[in-house]
Amino acid sequence: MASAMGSLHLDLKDCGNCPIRHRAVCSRCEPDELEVLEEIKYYRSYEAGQPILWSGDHMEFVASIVTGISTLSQTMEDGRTQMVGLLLPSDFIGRPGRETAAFDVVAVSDVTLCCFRRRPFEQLMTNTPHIGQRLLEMTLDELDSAREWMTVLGRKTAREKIASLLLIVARRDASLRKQLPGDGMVFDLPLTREAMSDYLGLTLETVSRQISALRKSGIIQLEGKRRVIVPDLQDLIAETGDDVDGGMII
Amino acid sequence: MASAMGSLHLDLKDCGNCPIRHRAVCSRCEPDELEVLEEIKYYRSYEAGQPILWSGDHMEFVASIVTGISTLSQTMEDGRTQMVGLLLPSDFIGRPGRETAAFDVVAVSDVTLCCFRRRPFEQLMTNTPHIGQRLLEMTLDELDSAREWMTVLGRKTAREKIASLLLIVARRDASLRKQLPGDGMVFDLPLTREAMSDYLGLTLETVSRQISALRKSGIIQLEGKRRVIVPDLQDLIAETGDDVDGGMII
DNA sequence: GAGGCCATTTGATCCGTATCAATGTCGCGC
DNA sequence: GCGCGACATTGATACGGATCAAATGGCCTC
Repeated sequence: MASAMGSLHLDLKDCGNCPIRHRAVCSRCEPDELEVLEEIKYYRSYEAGQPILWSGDHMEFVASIVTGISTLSQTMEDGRTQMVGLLLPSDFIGRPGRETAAFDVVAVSDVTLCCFRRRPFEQLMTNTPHIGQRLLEMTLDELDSAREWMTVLGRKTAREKIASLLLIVARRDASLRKQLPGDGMVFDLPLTREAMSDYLGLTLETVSRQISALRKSGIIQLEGKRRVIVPDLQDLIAETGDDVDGGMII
Repeated sequence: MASAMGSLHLDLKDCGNCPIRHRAVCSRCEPDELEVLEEIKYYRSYEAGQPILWSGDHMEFVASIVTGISTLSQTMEDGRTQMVGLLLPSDFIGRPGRETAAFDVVAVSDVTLCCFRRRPFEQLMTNTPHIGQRLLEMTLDELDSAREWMTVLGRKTAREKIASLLLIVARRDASLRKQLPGDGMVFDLPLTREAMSDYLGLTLETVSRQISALRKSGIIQLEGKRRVIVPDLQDLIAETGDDVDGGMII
């Protein structure tokens, strides 16, 4: 069904050349290519809760998230919604070669995007092949992640789903997490219970119950509603149902 | 985690130059590029039920399916399995730049692959940018499909899931379907009930029951266990829960 | 501090799908 | 033709998560 929008994880590094870190797009760029990127970029800001794109929207840009968190989701006619991606800083929004968005993008926290006008960006891509290569690598990684998430949605229990989500947040959002002595960790949940339920294909009540259950089992502790303390990460990993050997830790 | 293998839908056309139809990879190739492709390709055959790749396997090739059907799936420690992709003729297996397979690939029917040795193929990609561009387009399409499937897995009822799968098979496997007068269609299911359940995140019993239910409702008819007759495709579409307006028909 | 709003938790019950088990059907080799 | 095995259907029951409903807690405004 058509069209048009992906989130690509950009392995950004501060390149020292520019206020935003779009170095990954151009990590192998010559200085003059960097200048071209510089020329076609601009910024956009969105407040928490604000929609960034609706499915079907015309997109005149591709973008990289500088700060904040957004969700990528799909809503059925009757209102059932499924989150299909969680966009963190350095993730990529948009798709070269397509004009319309295929999913809804919503800012969960305040978000700043570094946008590149689509046409010039596509032009740049054809002129500098390694940008396309980098995008291909990132897209293939995203595809693997999406497929792994299918297993979560299709085969895991509610408890395993929650553990999997907590682990993803713990691993991906380096800025919000803090290592504890031993194999523990503290981090803040960027999502409401409802957003978590949209991600996991559950109801918000079930999410709440399972978080309580994990707390009662001593797997996690809560400080307020959003801060999660994991005394021993291995215990949480054990709850995901995943193969422990194959799993990369943090 | 991580790594390594994607299925990319190749829009193959018989190019008249070669017994297998790898034209899509090279639809914009110059004749001499075609010759290079010709040099690095070879064939492999697999019998129905045979594994093509196991997750973690070293892959020395990328390939395009010439004939037959394969599945892409993931199995948890305890045996729960989730199919994450259905590979039909013209689909692409493998991933340039990665050495190991991330998912299991199994031949459902007898399968013939047209393989390209990975290194030379990657070399070719860097020399002829439009091959990479084509792969990027295909991968982005696959990513969209994967995300749409997440909604099926996370939010649809068993009946809606079955209808969605039937529709996908009806739409994708042109070789096996036959248009009926009016808005009807006949096609053969390439999958066992168990494979369908793996795809849909259900049990095989539930699959069987829901197919029976659709039959009793008159949405579909069965001829034997595998041949499906859909008197009116619109009726089936109505069962998917999808937005009818947005749906492309066939 | 009172009141209101929103996110979250908790409780009671219902329903859809899983599970366990038996039966049916088709194709194939002997 | 018979029996076997693979695949599929159907039935009875259990259980996990959804649904409907109410209570709690934090935070903000007035």
